[in-house]
Amino acid sequence: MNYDLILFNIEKHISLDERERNFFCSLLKEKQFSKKDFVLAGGQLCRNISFVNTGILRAFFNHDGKESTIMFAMKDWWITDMNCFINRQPAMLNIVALEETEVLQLSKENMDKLLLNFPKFEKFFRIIFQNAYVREQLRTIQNLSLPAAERYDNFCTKYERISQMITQKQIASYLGITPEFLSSIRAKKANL
Amino acid sequence: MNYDLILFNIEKHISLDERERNFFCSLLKEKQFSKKDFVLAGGQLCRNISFVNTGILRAFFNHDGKESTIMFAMKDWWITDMNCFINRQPAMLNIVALEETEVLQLSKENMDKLLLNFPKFEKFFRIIFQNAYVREQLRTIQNLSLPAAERYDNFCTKYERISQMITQKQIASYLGITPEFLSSIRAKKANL
DNA sequence: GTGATTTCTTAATCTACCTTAAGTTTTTTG
DNA sequence: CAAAAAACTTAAGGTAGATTAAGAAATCAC
Repeated sequence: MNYDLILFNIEKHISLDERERNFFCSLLKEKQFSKKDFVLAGGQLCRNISFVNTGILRAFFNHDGKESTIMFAMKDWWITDMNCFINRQPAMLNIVALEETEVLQLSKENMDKLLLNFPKFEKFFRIIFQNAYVREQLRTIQNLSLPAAERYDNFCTKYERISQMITQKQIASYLGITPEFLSSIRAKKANL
Repeated sequence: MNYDLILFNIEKHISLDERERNFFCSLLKEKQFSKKDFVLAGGQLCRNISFVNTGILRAFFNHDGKESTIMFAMKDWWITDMNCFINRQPAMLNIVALEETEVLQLSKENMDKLLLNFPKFEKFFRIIFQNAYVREQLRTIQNLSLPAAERYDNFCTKYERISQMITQKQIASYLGITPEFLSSIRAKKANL
């Protein structure tokens, strides 16, 4: 298994010695998901936070058949149903693989163990959550203040690496609009 | 100055000894704001994170005259323009007092000093940001999946303590609707 | 490879919510 | 306390985006 990416991800924020690296890696479980596999199904307990090594995951909320995409996670991103992971609640979110995807999973128990043994990881997660909060707040601002066409532009910038690889239906469900309306937004843009 | 509330807020998550308490409190600066005072004005540097001791603050984003309310902070809440506080950027958000408000401010420099001297505060902020992220994500889910009338109900529950004390215009700008439309939502509810 | 399924597009109709405006009530300010 | 400003309400007309439907294109599954 290749731990290079995840260690690099962490050492952007805190420095580790060999002992810490080894302990951390020993807590990870490698998992492979095929396209359409569920990493997490709504209703079940969410025991893990996942780091994407390769591939793409999508987290979405299902409300009577309609889906709202909460986030996409690509290489080098962390993803989980945070509320349920932390508070040991049944998951609100579903997480599925959009293509062959390899993740490294850290269970809640192992995360607790990690933070207990090496409190310096508190700083790492503090920064991760801090960034996640800032990103999410920025999204709220944009949802409140921008029309769909501009939110779509921002989406394409933010998710540039993958915006070609996911369906418009999925993009629409992230933007909070219907696929039909996204289609018409794109048609207008093309006719300029 | 009364540090009881802020210490209690922290000791919900980590335990402190007398030395830690004293050091932490020595880093705080007390500030008093009258109604309509700006705690932070968009464009200026955001040097502090504020803990509300008494009163109510409102954070909003201004886009060509229109306002989107990002959050209200009441007693026992932390508030800042997180992105700009952390990354030393000019503020996107404005923060104003909605009534006579007393806050305790921790500057970025003092926060860094605190985390350096007492790394256990990393855990505290990790939990604070973790919760903030979860709250913000929940709001995104609701913005995407619920009509305005239900978002209003949720708002009244979440901000029960203050929903009577703030104007409908401010509530509407939090929900992402116009005050006129909120007025009609309320009129319909009253006629049931 | 081919039939089945899903996605995308286009277009007509519909609705949640916006805009404008004018009147009323409440709050603020001197 | 009075005048001014801000907030709230109601209603008419307008628009962004939803819904429905149906055909075309792409993808999936055997």
